[in-house]
Amino acid sequence: MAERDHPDVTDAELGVLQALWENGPSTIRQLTDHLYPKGGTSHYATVQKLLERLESKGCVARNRSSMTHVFAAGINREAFVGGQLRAVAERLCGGSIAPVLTHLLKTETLSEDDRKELRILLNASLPK
Amino acid sequence: MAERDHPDVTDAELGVLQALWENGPSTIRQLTDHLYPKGGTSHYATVQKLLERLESKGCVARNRSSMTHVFAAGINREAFVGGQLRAVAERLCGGSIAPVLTHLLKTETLSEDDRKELRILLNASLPK
DNA sequence: CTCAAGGTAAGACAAATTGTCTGAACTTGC
DNA sequence: GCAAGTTCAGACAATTTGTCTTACCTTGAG
Repeated sequence: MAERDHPDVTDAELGVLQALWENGPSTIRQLTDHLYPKGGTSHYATVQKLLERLESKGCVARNRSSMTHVFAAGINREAFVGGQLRAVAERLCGGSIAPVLTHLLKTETLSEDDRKELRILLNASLPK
Repeated sequence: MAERDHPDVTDAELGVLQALWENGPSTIRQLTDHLYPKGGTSHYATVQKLLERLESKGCVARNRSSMTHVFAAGINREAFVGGQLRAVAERLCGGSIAPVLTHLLKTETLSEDDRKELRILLNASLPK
């Protein structure tokens, strides 16, 4: 039930993940064509390596049932972003994020709609 | 007026920054004693190097007026954490921070006092 | 003045990471 | 049986990161 570890994903790996989130399960070829439109066989190998690393981090699932493997994101976008944010919070402020939220509310410019939603959220979870 | 860039800070560097946030401006010796209680001259040099790198990233200010330099955090904790969160949002979403705030409010457990303060902030900056 | 203690400056170093690429071996349909 | 497409295994340079060494400067005590 717990969130995954905080898998650190590099920029190139992130590109692959984004493509998977965007297009759904894909083969290496499809990903290569999407990420490196004019790419040759070396880019193919690059994508392959990135997928291999993503798989070992648990961020990608590989379906080996057919000869050409099909890769799918192993973590959904929301959860991933959430995990990254939590990792930052954990690392920088022993997890107590309230002061940071305060800071963000003070400095960020938010639309009225944003404010409304946040207000609702704040009130919604009023205990008892 | 703008926020600093998103200076990336490594773990060891972060340790130094935390010490500066915690104890205020310090000399290398003070930092070394705090971070490596049994440290010898090599740890001293390590801290020295970390400070040098932090300085070049703009995260630390060095006061050279006396022979033994005094270092101070060049960015306050909340601003730094905010910047890091913004960087994550920038990298993973399109940079719009509202969804990030939403997510944090949903998943983080906040005390009632925290909620009250945030509510006040949200209402305070109502335009017109 | 001399010298030792403690400071700064400069940079070497290994280990790990990251993005890229090469080559060999395997699986197909034709 | 062979050519195209695929997987597997790993090399590689560049960069980052934490650590440490060395040389040089400044200062106060004697």
